Amino acid sequence: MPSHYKGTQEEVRALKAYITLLRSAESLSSSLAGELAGQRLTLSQFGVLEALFHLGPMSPSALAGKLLKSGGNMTMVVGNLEKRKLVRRVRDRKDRRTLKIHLTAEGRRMITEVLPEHVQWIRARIGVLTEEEQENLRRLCKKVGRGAVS
Amino acid sequence: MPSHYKGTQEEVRALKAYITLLRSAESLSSSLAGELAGQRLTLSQFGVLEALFHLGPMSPSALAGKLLKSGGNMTMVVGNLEKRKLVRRVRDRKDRRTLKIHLTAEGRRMITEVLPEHVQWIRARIGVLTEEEQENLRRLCKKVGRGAVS
DNA sequence: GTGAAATAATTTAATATTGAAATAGTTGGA
DNA sequence: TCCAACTATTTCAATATTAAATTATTTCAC
Repeated sequence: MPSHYKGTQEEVRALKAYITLLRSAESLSSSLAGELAGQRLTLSQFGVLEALFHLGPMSPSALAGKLLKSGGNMTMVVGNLEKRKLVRRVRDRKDRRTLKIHLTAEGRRMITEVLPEHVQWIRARIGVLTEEEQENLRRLCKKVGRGAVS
Repeated sequence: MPSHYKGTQEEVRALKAYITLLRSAESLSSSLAGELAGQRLTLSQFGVLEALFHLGPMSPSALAGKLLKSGGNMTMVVGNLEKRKLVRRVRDRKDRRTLKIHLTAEGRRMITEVLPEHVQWIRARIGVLTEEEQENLRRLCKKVGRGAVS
């Protein structure tokens, strides 16, 4: 976040774009986290419930892949969801190393309750951009994000 | 991260923009975190050193304001930097409630060593966009970020 | 001046996060 | 068959993060 860096015009332009990108993402996720706090859900917990809801039961490692988090992290997040009986760990009969995480009825109720509100919330926030701007933003972010696995 | 949500076209467009924004920011910061790991610095620690370097000594609460983090968090991050003697807590004579966090000589050496590399790294990552795209990205992110304090 | 309210920092408890080490289970080749 | 290599998950240690409670100090109204 070198917001006061003295450098060439090119450097300053890149830094400004970089900082603004990170700040806007942070702003969005922290507002969303605030919304979810009402349900006593963290963003990570929400991510897990949402993935299970849309993609069906899956293993911790599959969840970690989807959400770009470590395996150890999934153990913790799933554990906290399990404490609240929103998900259930089910051991596979065939390969007893692996688990499938299932939504419980209560977990399904929770995510179906919470999801529409949050879609509306996101729509409202992103809706400050015109249709064309939204697609542009997406294109630019995609381009920047791709350098990732270098 | 409702990447499989079924909804209106408008909702889907907004969600896609939202997800891509968050993912690209995540991708950038996690690569940057990887870079900093070489120096055994976290992103937060880097942020503190950088702020002190460019803006001079300041209080934990001022740092918290700059970096958009909580006060309690600053106690922790500054504490970890102080353990490594990269910063120093200096109690104010006039108002003994407040502190100023100062870079040590070693902290200054560290940030001046690390900063140019990271500017170049950011420039390279953002450099996949043309000059015009960078300014566009910044404009769009700024617009989205502003809805924040609603 | 004194006590109440305000301010700055820290502590605490809970969750998140990672990477590395440990544990448990599977599998394929000698 | 057996064991070495592999895979899935958990545990561990360190750091981050927040919100709420606590401590120390200052300030202000009376």
